[in-house]
Amino acid sequence: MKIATYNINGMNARLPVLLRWLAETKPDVVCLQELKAPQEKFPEKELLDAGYNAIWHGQKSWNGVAILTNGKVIRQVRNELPGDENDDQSRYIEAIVDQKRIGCLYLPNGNPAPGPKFDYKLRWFERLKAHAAYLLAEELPVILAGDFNVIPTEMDAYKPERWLKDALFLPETRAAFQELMDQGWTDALRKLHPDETIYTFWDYFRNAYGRNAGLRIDHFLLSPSISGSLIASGVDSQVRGWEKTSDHAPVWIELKDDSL
DNA sequence: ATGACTTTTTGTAAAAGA
Repeated sequence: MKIATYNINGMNARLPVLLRWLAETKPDVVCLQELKAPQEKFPEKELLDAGYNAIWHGQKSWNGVAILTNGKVIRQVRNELPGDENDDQSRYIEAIVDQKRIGCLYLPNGNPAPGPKFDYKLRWFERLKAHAAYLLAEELPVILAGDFNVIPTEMDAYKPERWLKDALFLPETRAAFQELMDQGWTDALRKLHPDETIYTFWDYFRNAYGRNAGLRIDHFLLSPSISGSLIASGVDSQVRGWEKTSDHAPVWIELKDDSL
């Protein structure tokens, strides 16, 4: 079973790229972030024609998340992160697919830091940690996938010294991510590629992709009950080189099919 | 170090992204 996460940076602007990537790589489940489209502007029909069911939580202009499946039944569990009823940003959606619970998240960027946006990021992180702890106690195996807007270590930025004061790499951000990981989650990309340079985002500026000046900020977290099923993981970085593409590339994992 | 792109909008300049 192949599961992917992709910050699409504009669902409708990116639809041709998305459909080409789906046709070429045929993931079973896809978590999308940054739809940048309201609920009613989601291209449901085009995806159905491509063989994908979808649930989504849109928002005008910004944010927006979705989960797609290649014909599999999706049971939506929630479409927002618990813990703040005044938070109206569409950054979380969760579903059960194939006896697995899948949380698709778009953690706030947090820049400029310090400031209210960074405060919101840290508050959102606290809510995520609380919900992640709750999920670990649930019956089904859990996968948390998405754009975490966290550079976990110096390995994950092409020039980490330039990111020291950035909300993606500040000590508070890295500490929050580490506290989440310490609940028992497995970083699926790092687990199988401990020493590799892995990037999932390249700025549109200054030919960042051509120079491989990237960041690793999109992540897959696996609960203990499913981490043993991980057999492969990677980044479809070639998609970042396509025309009219997102500044992120799709990230994927392959799980051993335990339903045999 | 910055913001050289790119997207969105009761749009045409400003905000956001990372």
